[in-house]
Amino acid sequence: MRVKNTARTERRKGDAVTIHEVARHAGVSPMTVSRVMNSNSNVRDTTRERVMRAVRELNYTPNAAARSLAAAQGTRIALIYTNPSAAYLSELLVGALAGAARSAAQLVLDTWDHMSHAAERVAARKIAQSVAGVILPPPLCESKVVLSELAAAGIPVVAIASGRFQADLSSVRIDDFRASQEMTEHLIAAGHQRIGFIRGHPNQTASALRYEGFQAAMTQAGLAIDPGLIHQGYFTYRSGLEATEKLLSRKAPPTAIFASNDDMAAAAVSVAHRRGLDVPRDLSVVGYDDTPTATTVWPELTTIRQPIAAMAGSAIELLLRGIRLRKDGEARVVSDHVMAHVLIKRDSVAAPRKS
Amino acid sequence: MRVKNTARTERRKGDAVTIHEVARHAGVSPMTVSRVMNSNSNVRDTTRERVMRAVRELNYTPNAAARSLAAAQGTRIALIYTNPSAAYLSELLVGALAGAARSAAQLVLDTWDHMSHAAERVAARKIAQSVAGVILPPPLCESKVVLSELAAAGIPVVAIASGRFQADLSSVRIDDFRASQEMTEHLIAAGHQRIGFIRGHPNQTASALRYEGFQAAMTQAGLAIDPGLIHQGYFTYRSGLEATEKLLSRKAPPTAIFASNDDMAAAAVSVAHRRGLDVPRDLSVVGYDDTPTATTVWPELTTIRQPIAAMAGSAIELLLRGIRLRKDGEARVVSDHVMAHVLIKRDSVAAPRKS
DNA sequence: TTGTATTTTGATAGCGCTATCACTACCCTG
DNA sequence: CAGGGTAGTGATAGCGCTATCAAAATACAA
Repeated sequence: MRVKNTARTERRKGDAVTIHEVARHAGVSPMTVSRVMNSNSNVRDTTRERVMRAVRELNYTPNAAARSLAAAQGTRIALIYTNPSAAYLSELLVGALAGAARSAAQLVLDTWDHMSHAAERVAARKIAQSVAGVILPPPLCESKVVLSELAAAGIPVVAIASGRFQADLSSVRIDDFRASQEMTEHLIAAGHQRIGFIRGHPNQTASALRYEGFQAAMTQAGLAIDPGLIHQGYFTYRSGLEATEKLLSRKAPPTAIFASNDDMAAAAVSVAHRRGLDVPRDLSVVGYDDTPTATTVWPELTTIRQPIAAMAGSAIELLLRGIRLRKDGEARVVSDHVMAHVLIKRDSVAAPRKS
Repeated sequence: MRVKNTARTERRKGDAVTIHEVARHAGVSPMTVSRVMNSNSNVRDTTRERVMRAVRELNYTPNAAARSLAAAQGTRIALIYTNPSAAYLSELLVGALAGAARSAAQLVLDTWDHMSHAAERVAARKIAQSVAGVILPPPLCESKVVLSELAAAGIPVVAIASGRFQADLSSVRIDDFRASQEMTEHLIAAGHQRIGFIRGHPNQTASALRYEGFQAAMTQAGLAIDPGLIHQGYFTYRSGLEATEKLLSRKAPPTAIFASNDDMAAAAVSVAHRRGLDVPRDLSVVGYDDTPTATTVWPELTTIRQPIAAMAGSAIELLLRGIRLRKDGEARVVSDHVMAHVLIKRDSVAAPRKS
């Protein structure tokens, strides 16, 4: 209509509805529409209604690029990981990506495998320059070096599945203690008394909590914990293999094994089979995390569902909020999101054979 | 310095270097810098050099948001998958994400599990409206419905790991036939003659090619193929379990098993162990894909490395090129990238016991 | 009622980049 | 050496949105 419009038509593929069209439709200024879209304060209810209706009628979706450009909002977020199990990683990525898309943030990935502390420090400093926030899954979220370097750079950090809440670090996690306790109770309710436990990697808080939950449930049920039935694992299939081997070589082997993650539980199943044991009739096995591994092996594993994808999404939202606040010069806010876990019962648990 | 600058400082957090600073540094106009960054035509070599130097010195990274806003370039790319193995998915995601970041494209994920053809059609139509291009891993890239719907919408599509090249579909893949042939030759060279083969999902071209490669190598070595040693699998752990069970129950069991992917190979190892067989001394097992599964199980699997992450990255570049061309009104170009595979030798193969 | 405080709205000016077109060098042919 | 190309470069004008501040509308006090 105007010269502007002509130019625009010449240039654009011209399909998506813009904020201006919505504004015209609602009889307000674009700025008001913007305010409504950002759930900002100070818009009269009647106006908001009118805008919302227009938005719905035109099926308007804000242009993420324009938004982040105008807001000059540092939208790059780093997700840094070190050799997690593939199953864990893929769920993490899916969730993070979905969250990032929702908030028009750009996600950048980085792997810091086999790094010395010094190398981690350098990497942290470097990443801090190029992104506005960082998401840290374990075990990185327990690294003092990384954390302090990132804090020094002043960029917000959110830990994911970190186990315990630390006063100076925002986190999104589940209640590992409680979950582990519930799982142990489930085993005890099935009739097990001699339960073997394969611990997680010692450098992760979550490992300790899972063990503590196990202990608590055992104690509460009046069952003694035989130190010989507790083995150290490292969250790897291999370590699960070794621990199970030792566990089953005892003269009084456990009737159930609680592994601190699914990979180790899968290993336990494998060892049991190799020894001619039937799972679950001769040995019950339970895992933790509900990664795809849990449903890949046979029988499918009873495990704790940790909503990793949802956690990643929340972590991104939390981070973005932190970034925004920081831009406004507000003090750093530390928050702790505890999400719900679920005990998933599958076919790897049965009552122990009475011997 | 100028009024502009003052305003800018007031508004922005003001850290990232912009194209203007690079331009000033190099003594050219921003437009020229832009051209260099987009490896566009028509920039004198000396000028390009100068700009590149400035870019390097200032450590300039283009702002993705501004870029896609200005270019009005549909930068949203969809990656659609259906229940792949987690290991496969995570590598796919990592590669795609890296590629997307490199090209300032936004990646959107979608899962189309357990969908009827009708549902796929609807989903395809819907996705076609919201993205500028689509990346299709198997088995989706073999779905006529999806492909035709996407073609009708006129958006570029790139198939990944599709097996065979189809004349009307760009693809990034490895030479499955050749790879499978090499693996078979490796087994034969180790002394195996009775080789069991577990086929992949029948709805995927790659499955057929892998089988054909196996056949070719056997025939070439003058070995007969016993139909009883060929079993259908579906790329799942479960199907690998069943196929191996049958294979090892024969009166003359194979001395080696070639599974069409790592998950099924892992299952084969598991069954062998359950039957008290040693891998590789009693039975050699090889897989395909080199997913993390291959190094998770014990012994680690000899397998074919398919560079999934790199393939995903290439797919994105290919797609972006297609999108750009389409915007310029050029005809659709179909291309076929065949990437290199590698035969990875680990510990799951040995010479057969002489019986 | 009038004046002031407060809320609500709009006009303006960019965010950092690229499409477009105009312009300057050159290089050809004849 | 004129006329018509063809690189190579720059000036201009937005892409769709939001920060900022001024203006208008409303609320509240005296």
